[in-house]
Amino acid sequence: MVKLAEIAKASGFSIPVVSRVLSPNPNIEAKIAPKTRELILETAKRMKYRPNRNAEFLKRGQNPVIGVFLPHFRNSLIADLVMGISEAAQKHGFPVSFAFETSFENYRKFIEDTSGLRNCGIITYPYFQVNQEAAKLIEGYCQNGGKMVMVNADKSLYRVPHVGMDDHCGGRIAAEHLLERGCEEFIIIEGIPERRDGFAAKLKDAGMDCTICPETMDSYRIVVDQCRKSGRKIGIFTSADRMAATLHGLLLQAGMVPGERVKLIGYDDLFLSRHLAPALTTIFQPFTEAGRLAVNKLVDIIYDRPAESVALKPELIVRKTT
Amino acid sequence: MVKLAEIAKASGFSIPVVSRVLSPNPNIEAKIAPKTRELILETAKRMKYRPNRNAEFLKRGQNPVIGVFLPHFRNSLIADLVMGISEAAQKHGFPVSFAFETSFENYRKFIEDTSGLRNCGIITYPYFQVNQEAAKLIEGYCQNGGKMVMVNADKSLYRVPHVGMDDHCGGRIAAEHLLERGCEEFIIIEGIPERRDGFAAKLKDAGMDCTICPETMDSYRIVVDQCRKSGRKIGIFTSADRMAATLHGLLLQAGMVPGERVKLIGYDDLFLSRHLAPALTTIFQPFTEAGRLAVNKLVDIIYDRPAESVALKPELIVRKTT
DNA sequence: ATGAAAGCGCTAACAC
DNA sequence: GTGTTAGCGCTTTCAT
Repeated sequence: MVKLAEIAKASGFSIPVVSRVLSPNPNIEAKIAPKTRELILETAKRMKYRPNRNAEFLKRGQNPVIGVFLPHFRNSLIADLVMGISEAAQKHGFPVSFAFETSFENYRKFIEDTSGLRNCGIITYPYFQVNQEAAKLIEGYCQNGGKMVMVNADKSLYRVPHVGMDDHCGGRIAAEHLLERGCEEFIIIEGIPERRDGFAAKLKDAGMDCTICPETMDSYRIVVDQCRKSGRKIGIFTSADRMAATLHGLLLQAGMVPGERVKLIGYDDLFLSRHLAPALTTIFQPFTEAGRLAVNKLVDIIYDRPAESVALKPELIVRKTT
Repeated sequence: MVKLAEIAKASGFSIPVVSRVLSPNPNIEAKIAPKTRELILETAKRMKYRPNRNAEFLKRGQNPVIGVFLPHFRNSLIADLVMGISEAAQKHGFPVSFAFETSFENYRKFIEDTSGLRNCGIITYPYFQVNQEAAKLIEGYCQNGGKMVMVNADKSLYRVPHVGMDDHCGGRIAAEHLLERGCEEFIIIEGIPERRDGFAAKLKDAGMDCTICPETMDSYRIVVDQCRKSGRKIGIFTSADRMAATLHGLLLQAGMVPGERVKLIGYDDLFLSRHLAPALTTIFQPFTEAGRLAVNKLVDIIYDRPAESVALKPELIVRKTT
């Protein structure tokens, strides 16, 4: 590991000058001669300098660790997020500390721990309903100098850079695809309001109506019955692969193969979805990319650079059930 | 964050003495008065001291980071592992750096990077076939003072503490369950030799035979045909839920509901398996626990304490397909 | 058995 | 614009 002292020696300047050039902290960039800066930057690159976050943050009285709070699900979405976050964090030279929890109580604990540990920043994906109390906790953390970016959460109650998914778009994509497949009747098993609304809106644009069912065991039976009775092409959209998988089996048991007259489309592209027979058409959410972006934004914030919110577009994966 | 200086003050001793007591490094434990040690230990506990790994390892010229190499799969197994590792690492005060890769080439790169970064230890789950060359790489890393524990890998070629799964036992559990259910004919779609062997061995003990099929699309058709033709109770064991899910759908399409005459049991308990209809009976592997154990062992090794290998027992999850 | 002092790599305050 | 100096929390000689 090459260190500042070696670059200082190689470039002929003192350690602090090198530090000022190479330190990502922008508020002290002003007072360096352009040529000096250029030379140092170049030698650093040539010698493959990587900052020692350890020493950097020891000095700052902080931990060079990105804390991450994710819902405790053992599915592909979480795996994707973990991969994206890990990849980007590694690239920036930050290690990570993951907590997997789902309740607000544990969220509060996470925030407290992270404050005590003086982690340099956090990425959180609160799965619970973010209410006034939660919003206050978040605001408090940030007002005390805490750095934070949110993933996939309701963002109306607080002001924190956010990386989310465009659920409304996902719903529209699903409707569009089912329309293309020539469906004449539509059903949605709901779960996430925005997806439902996107789905319904797109159908409405096409002059179509749709049956909305809540996520209950009853709904599955009702949907299967409706499919059996109707002779028309039916398009079913479930707002999670979990539900699609269940319906997939139920339809087969009722003698209907998804993809023939009855079309079925899920959401999430879970690991097993492609292995169903027939394989499930679904909407993929780019959570790996979301994880990368979240880290990039957090690092920006840590070094006092501005960061903006984004919403990522989901993507249709066409397989056999449509 | 309470630091050594505060404990020193509170206990009336100097910082180095406190350090010697509290530092987990065992080779300097000798020269402290028992009463002193006790007093310091107690005050540390009372004041909730947590070591600053940052400062500790800055001094040691290392990074207080556990590197983790995991196969790049977005399934529940990986999620479980990540959760277990994260939980235990957090408990020990170590942050983590995950890499998700599958090839030996990337494994080599990971080992090189981790050496350059001076991470204090690594946990690796090599998914590729570990050959002589890979074994040499591993031995080399360890001989240079690298600390490492292996997860779920072939462990014949090198000497590194290992946390694995008892696949043979998993196969036996599956056979046992199918026998209990009264199956008279048995099929296995193989994938992992130990699981196959455990399955076959248990059946043999019971005086039963079994058809062994490789994992190909052809196998699925052959199995379905055999099920259709036979009038007897059939037990099918696939060595991964992935295959079970496919067969599940194929059986349904052929008019056979898994769980009735034809019994089906998978392996891994993936997230979606419980959501199939009928829900899949499967073998759960305790990867969260494996992750925790791997970290505990690694921390032992980092502080020069001995660590032993273990193999964890998988567990039957009975649902509807048997 | 205990303490004083130095130093890990870096940043920040202050001089020049 | 650049260099000197001190110090983050801890471990490790080296004295005593």
